[in-house]
Parts: sequence; C-alpha cells; structure tokens
Amino acid sequence: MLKQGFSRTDYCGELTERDEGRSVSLCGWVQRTRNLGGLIFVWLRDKTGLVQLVFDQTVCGAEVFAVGESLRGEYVVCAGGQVRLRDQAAVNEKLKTGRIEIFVDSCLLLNQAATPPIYIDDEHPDESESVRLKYRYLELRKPSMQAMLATRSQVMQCLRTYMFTQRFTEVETPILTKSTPEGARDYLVPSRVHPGQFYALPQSPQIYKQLLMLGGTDRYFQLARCFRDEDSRADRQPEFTQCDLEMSFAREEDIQTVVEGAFHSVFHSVLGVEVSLPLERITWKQAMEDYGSDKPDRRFGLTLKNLSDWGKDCGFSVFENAVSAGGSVRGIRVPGGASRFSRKELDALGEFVKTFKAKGLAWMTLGEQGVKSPFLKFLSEEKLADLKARMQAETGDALFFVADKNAVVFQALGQLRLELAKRLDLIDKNRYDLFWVTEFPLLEWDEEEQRFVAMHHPFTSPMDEDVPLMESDPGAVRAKAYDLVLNGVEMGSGSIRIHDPNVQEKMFNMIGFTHEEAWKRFGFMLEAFKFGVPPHGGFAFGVDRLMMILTGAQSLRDVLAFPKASNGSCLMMDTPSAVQADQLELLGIELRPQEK
RNA sequence: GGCCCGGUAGUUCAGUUGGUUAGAAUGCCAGCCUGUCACGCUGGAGGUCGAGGGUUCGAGCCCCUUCCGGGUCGCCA
Repeated sequence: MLKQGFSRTDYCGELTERDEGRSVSLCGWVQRTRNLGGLIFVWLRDKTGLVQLVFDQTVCGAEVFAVGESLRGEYVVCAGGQVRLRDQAAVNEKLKTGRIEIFVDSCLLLNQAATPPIYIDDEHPDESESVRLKYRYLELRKPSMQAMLATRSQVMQCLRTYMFTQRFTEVETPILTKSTPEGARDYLVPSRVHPGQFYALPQSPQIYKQLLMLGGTDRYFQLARCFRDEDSRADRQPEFTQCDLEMSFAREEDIQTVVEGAFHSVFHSVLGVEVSLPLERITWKQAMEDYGSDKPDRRFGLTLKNLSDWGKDCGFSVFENAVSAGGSVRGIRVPGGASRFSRKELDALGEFVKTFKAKGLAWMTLGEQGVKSPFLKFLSEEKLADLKARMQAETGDALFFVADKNAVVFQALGQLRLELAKRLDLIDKNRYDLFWVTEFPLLEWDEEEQRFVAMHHPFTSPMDEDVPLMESDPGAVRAKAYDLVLNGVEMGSGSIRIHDPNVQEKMFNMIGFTHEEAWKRFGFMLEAFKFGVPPHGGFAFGVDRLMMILTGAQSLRDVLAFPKASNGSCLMMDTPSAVQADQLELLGIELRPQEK
C-alpha cells in the first residue's frame, strides 16, 4: 500500500506560470482535500507553501485516482504531474501558486497520518499552550512557524557574517563549567568520575571570554547557549541564546560601535529597516529620573517629574514624610486624561502600583468642573498652583503621584507609565527605539544581605574618575557598564572589565569577599590575571529577545523551536523526569524520600 | 514561595438562580457530487465537564484539597 521510491523536482510554493507544461514531482503533506466525486482537488504543503493538485480520472487513470480518493489531512505523498495554467475563472488570488495547478499522473502515498490534534494553518486561532507545546513538531508545520525558523536562521547567519567581517573569532566555550557563587541559580550536572561533585551549566561564558582575551584571541564572539535555573516569564526561558562578544584593547565606544553595527546589519537584512548610527546614549541617572527605569520605553511620553522640592512642605503629610525620610515625590502627567479614568479605574491603578511596593497612588484630575483629588484638601491655593506649574498641567489632564523611597517611586511610576501607555494605546508599534544606557552604578545595596552586590558582575570596571569613591562612597561609584535597550526591552549589557589586580581586590572587598574567599572562588582567574591582561571589555545580547521584537512575538516561546513551559518542563518529551536507580547509584546520589 | 486568570467533544468555545438526555462551530467517519479553493448536500460517531472529597433530593455550576496551563511579584550578579 505505502510505496517506496520517490524523487522531487520542485518545492510546492515556488511553482509559477513560468513552469507551465513542465512535468514536476512534489513531496509534502496533504493540507486539504476537496472531493467532487469524479474530480479531486488536493492542496499539497511543504515548507515553501501550498500548491493545488488535480486528480482527473480521465488524465491520471483509475489506479492513481483511487490513491487520490484515499488521501486525508497530513498524509505524506509524492505527486507527479504536469503544471497547467488555470482558467481565468479558476484562479485563486489568495494562493501564491493560485494561477497554476498540477494535473497529477502519479501519486505515491509515502505515509498515512492520524488526525492531528491542532489545525496546521495560521487561519485558526492558536490552540492552548498545553496542546501546542505537547505537539510542537506539528505546530512547526504551520507557515508562521517555518517563517520564524527561517528568520531566526537568517539572524544567526547575519550575525556570524558581520562579526567575521569585524575580525572576530568564533570560539565555543564549555557547557560543563563551574558553579558561580553570585547571580542566578545554576543548573548542576553530577559527575560520575567524581561522585558528589558537580559541574554547572553556564549562565554566560563570562569568565571564559575574559580568559580568551588573556589567551590573545583579541576579538571573540559566540552564539552561546546560556542556562539559568530561575522562574520563567513571557520573556525569560531557562535556556536561551546570546550573541556574546569580547574585545581586547577596546574602550567603551569601540565595543558599542561594533554592537551597533551588528544591530544595523540585522535590521537591514531582516526587516529592511535602516538604523541610524551612532545610537543615542543616555546615562542611567537620566533614564531613572525621566522614566523610572533603566530600560525605558521611549516610544511615548508620560515622563516623570521630581516634585520633592515642592512636596517637602506641601501640607500633605504622606508626601512630606517621604521626602524628609530621604525619598522623593514624583509625578506623571497624562495630557487630556481627566475624563479617561473612572473612579474604578483609578482604584485599579492604585492596586497596580501596590504590587510594586508603593503604598498607594495619589491622583488628581483637572476637569472642566474643577480639580478633584483625594489630597486636594491638604493643599493651599498657592501650593496647588505651584504643583500645576511644575507638572505643566492644563485643564483636562490627569496627574499621578507616588511618594516613597526612590527605588520604590521609580519602580512604581516606571511600571505605571507602561501600564498607562498600554491602556491608552500610546505605543507606536512601527517605531524601533534603540539606544544605550550608560554609566550604571557599580554596586547596589542588597537589603536582605545588608551588603553591596555587583550590579553587573564583579569584574566590571569602575569609571576612572570614580575610583577614589570606592572607599568613601561605594554607592556613588559609576561603572564602565552599558546596556542596549530596544523598545523598552533590555537587549543586552556589557562593560569594560577590571584589568588592574588592585582594583579587582578592592571590588571583591566591597562586595564582602575576603582575600581568601576571592582566591578560593576565582583563584584561577586572579592567577591568570598576573600574566599580562590586555585592557578588555565586551557585550552580550539576547538573540531570543531580539527575535521577539523582529517578529512582533508576545512570548519567547514563539521564537524558539522547542520551548519550555513556564515551570521549566518540556510537555513534549515530559522532562525533567526521574532517572533509574542505578544511574543515581553510579553518581553517588541518594534522593530524599518524597513526602506524600 | 505569593497573587491573578484559565481547564467542558480531536480543536476553539457557550452553558442562565444548582433542575429533563451537556450544546455550537470546526474537525473526523460514511454516502452523493467533474472546477472546488473555508466546496456543497445527506447522515453518523465523538464527553471521566482536569482529578479527589464535601454540601444537596439533585452539582459542569456552590465549598475544600490537589494537578495542569498561562500571566505576574519575589527571584533573574
């Protein structure tokens, strides 16, 4: 019944009127059949698209016609026949190959198929995630998925070509590596040869690439798989791909220039969009002041205004107390927003900011009938006028305020800004806003551990002029660190690394490592750094997040061939999974009995 | 670890105040049909209402527990 032996001359979606009269042989899956009794139409699909096969008994004979009658959705066939132009009335403009069709004269049934659990097309709405992930291999047959894979491949190709022209050497660094004490949780891999000891999967090739600079590689890059055992999000998967690079004898601007070029190249070849270079640079401080975020979405306004000067004696104790405690009062003005928000929506926005630790959201509407606000009664006429002036507020506007510690104010208003833009549909989806955020703080204070931690990583160099502050005011030290932001998404980050052993020692001290601890954990690196380190720095950006923006995807799952579910499991292979007892035995691992 | 949303036919969904035999579309199967292209017409099959327990004369619907999927806060140097 199933026949062996087939050949292919063409792909389905690539046939055109110019192929008229040719005898072709096509391989693919049956998309749909329309059996009219004595005449059967079959859409055949491969990765290039669809073409219509015609089974006409007077052309193909009874035997082939019988094969045509037996075809069902997703059957695998190799069909031979002649390309013919369709009659004018029979042209299907919706189909790329709709001006032609194949009059079948042979048809090999290569395989049958069970009825698929999902629709293999882009017309039906997407099935639920659980079905899609379980039958991912079927979903990949959808044209949109094949287009995604093709785009992804094109991006990788484009990056490789560009990096090669910039004299970078692609080096593969180990996947079995060493657990790092700070940062994300590692995936651990037990060693059979060393029972009780573990490798870790890399969170990034950071240390290797710095050692490559020591190794004289000068310019390294890698399309590197990275792993982090943390809870996932729509834009975070446990494993992901970074374009990772490092350069010797390079200053910040040298690295930024290379990275900008890479983005220019990808946008040019994938989207046909010309990114204008050099990219704009804003400081971290400015980003926080204006947008409350170190990865601001600048495609819309609603910038933050610092009202601390006004708030310190405004009459409203909530604001006054926040300022006197060292925090701030900041506000967002929504032009014309007075009539846009019902009381219910204002309450909902209040709940929204509370998820970001703000104690509440103070609002004010400047309607035609006058000013409304829960805290209006505390303000003098003079203070109200001053507030309006500082907010540049006009009749019809809505104003929102948060007063708290700076970190809370920035996060709450930064997130509120995004939420407001979403609700008011302010984001221009056709715009690509790509820019640098520079001069990140070197350290940030960890409330839980009551110590400074490296904001980027402990090898990040402080800015030369701030080195003296390392002892006097660590929190104020700026780093030679920079992030690339695209449409409010952190695409990647990089830095100039420390290559002065004294500064490195100071850095370890500041984040609470003793000399001994530092040597225990990074001894091999400190040792290596004795042997002539070139000044160096680098960058890494997420290929998956870039893909999300290039394709307009809402989730990282939509740009990966085989994504994980939100709890890190694979619904298709059903993993992670238990292993056999003898495997554990070999590794010297004993499992704690599971509580039931 | 917390919070929110969801789970009903292969799929996408509806299901009223707790009340007869749980519906629709699509898909699937069978029959008819020589120009369809979301083919059409006729007929048919298809359900552990995620699971377990409880309340009730009676539960898809109410309560408790739990599993699964999604989002999110924490977390993500």
